Amino acid sequence: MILSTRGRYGLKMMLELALNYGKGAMSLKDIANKQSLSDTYLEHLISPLRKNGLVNSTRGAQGGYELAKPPNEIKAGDVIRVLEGSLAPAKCVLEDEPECSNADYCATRLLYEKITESINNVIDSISLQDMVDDYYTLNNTNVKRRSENE
Amino acid sequence: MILSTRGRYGLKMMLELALNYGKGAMSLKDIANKQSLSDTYLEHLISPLRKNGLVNSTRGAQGGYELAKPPNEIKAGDVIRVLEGSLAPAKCVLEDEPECSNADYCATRLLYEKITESINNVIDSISLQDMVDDYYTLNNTNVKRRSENE
DNA sequence: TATAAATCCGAGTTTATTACTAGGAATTAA
DNA sequence: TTAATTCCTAGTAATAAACTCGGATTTATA
Repeated sequence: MILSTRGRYGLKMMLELALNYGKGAMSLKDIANKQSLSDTYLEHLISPLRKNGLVNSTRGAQGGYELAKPPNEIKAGDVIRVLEGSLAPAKCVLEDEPECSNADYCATRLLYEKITESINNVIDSISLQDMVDDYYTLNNTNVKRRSENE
Repeated sequence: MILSTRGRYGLKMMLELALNYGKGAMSLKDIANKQSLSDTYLEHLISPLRKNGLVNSTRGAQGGYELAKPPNEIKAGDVIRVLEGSLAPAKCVLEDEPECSNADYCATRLLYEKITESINNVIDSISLQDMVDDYYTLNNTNVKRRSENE
């Protein structure tokens, strides 16, 4: 039950945009290069993010993308849900899905509901800003550790 | 990020076996019929469950399967992990997976680790016995509700 | 105003995974 | 001995994931 590249690449893109927040638009090509991903593929991912109000775009030369809101106002869950849909482990838990005929009798569904809830708790509690902070923490720690070894 | 049929059908099978616990072996055909699933497909799922010590089999006529342990000693997580592998949302979190080259710098990985942990907490806290109890609760509630309406 | 750098859009392709089916050997109760 | 069952492996069909490609549109800038 692995997150598809949509969610994973999408999070990487958004992290990149968060790191660049306040510094103007960033082109898809730049994002793709930094993350070693295909820019033609990323197009398909950034489009829904834009349509859902998470990023703004500027067309034309020197154009690009930037976060539509400050990084602390965008949760990992916002990104994931746009690109992957809900992370529920079974269709019967999804809101828009018609209940399966034996919903009342289905004890596995209770399990799926609990899993869904716990996943949502995590992804809605972590913002892009948190990830940026983690990024710098990891980076600094690593740099320090490396120089200590030398 | 939906659980595949392996995990979902597997849980249904194990719930069926848990409901039948202590009443002798149950044939795959019976399980499949009760759950309206293909018995030839379920063969592929029960085989690893047996090899991992979750069910015992009796071959030959009148044979079948039964839980290898009481339902309260088998967690949903045991079943899911045998059939789906770990529920981690990205490969980099798996134990046996080599770390990705930028593990130290990767802020998305921290997110995946938290998701994994929260899923594991849920699936390892719910036993087949809990699901059996839920099954009867749902069933009774529903029967009562139905008769009240009539 | 021409050009190049971008976003935007949809159709198509390739690859991988999922979800099975089929056939037959081995086992065992009746 | 027969019928019911597990066990095993190979194959196939269907679906989804992961992209590529071509071209239209927009816009800064030389």
